[in-house]
Amino acid sequence: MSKEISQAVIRRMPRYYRYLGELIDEGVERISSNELSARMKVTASQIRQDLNNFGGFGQQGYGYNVQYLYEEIGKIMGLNEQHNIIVIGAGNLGQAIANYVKFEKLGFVIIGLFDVNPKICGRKIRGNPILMLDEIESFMDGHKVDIAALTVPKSEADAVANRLVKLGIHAIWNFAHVDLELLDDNVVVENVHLSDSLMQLSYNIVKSKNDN
Amino acid sequence: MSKEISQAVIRRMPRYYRYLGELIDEGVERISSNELSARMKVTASQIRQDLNNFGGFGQQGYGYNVQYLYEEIGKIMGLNEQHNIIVIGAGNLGQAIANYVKFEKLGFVIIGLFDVNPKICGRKIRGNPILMLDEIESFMDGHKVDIAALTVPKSEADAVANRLVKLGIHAIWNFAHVDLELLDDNVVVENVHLSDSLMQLSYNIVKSKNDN
DNA sequence: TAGATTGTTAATCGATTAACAATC
DNA sequence: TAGATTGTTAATCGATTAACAATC
Repeated sequence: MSKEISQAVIRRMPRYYRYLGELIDEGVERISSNELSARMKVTASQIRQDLNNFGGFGQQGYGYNVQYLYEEIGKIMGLNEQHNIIVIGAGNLGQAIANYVKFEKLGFVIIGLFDVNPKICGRKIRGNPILMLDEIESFMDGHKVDIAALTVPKSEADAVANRLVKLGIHAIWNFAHVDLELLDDNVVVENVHLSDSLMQLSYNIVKSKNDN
Repeated sequence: MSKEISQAVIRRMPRYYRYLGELIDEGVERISSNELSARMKVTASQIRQDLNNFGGFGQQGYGYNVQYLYEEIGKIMGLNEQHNIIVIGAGNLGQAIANYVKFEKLGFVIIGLFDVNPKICGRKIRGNPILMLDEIESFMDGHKVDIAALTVPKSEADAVANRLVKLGIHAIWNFAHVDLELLDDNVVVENVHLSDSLMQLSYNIVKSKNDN
């Protein structure tokens, strides 16, 4: 068991990665925690603490090499390997995910889409035909699948998710608005609850009105 | 200025709301913080503390009335009023958002979609025709818009967002993978960074492999 | 070498959990 | 009334910030 790093830190890593990517694009070679702190509007102390959870990537008197730090964070987040994704539920959201080119640049490749609706079966999304969900078992036979993106109605989510788990899926990117109840709790789940996000926005709207 | 409630609490409220909705569907009339704690896998203490940020909704010896608490949380989150949304960028993701019926049940109503692509202009999404982005100024004249959902490429995000802010938009649901730099910092922004979410998932996959 | 900036320890702050008196 | 369970205060835990010695 590797030393536990808090999810608060993990949540910040992608943001560091993004800013470092921008710095590379700008041709910046090195940056101090202080300069980065000014850009990102977090404390320099937090940046140094966060990074030192994973190792010493900087150099006293110099700062951090942008390219090197970018690559190291990429490795930490697992971007050095390709992750194959299947999308379960090829409605609007599923298709949107499958169409999003950005993910592929990060090493996340969509290799299959599945749906129960025969009407959209066969339609191609960026080269991938939508398959019938019942083909999933045979599909899993011939393919390495790392992540299942779940964009099915909440009523179906548990059943479909557990069907996938039985087929050996170990990671679920869950867009259904439920907390999945899985048979195996070694499965990694990352939730994207859009209605929750919208409600938070709504709360902050009400608050900002009251504050003024 | 109303007493500040931490975003950690706000982030949990939609989840309470969801569980209470499920309890209503199950016909449960009252629930104690202890029972709810077992269902939601959080401490009863946290539930009571969280709720008491907003007021005393329970009753000693009884617990919480499910229906009442559900409605009160709804009000806290601003769901007692309708929120009109426009979607800026009518690509796959924008269309997915506009098609998502669930939002409407929570009081979030899509009243317009905009894009710069003339090819999709006029196409209807659940009754709303996609309009050209240049029609936004005249549209804002005749409509009350509470939230702009921003699903444009990151390169366009700042410019488009500030154009909206100038037109009086006070809340942005930002799907572009940037931290928006807005001219007015009274604008409320809620970010949905899907690549960040995917990277977190990826990190946890790597970790779970190392742990076993 | 002198200056800069990290890595890391210590101090502070905030959030979570525990405990219990108030009260339905 | 007795039992249950809240609302709230106090204790603990964890995360953030500050400080500074180590070192490039």
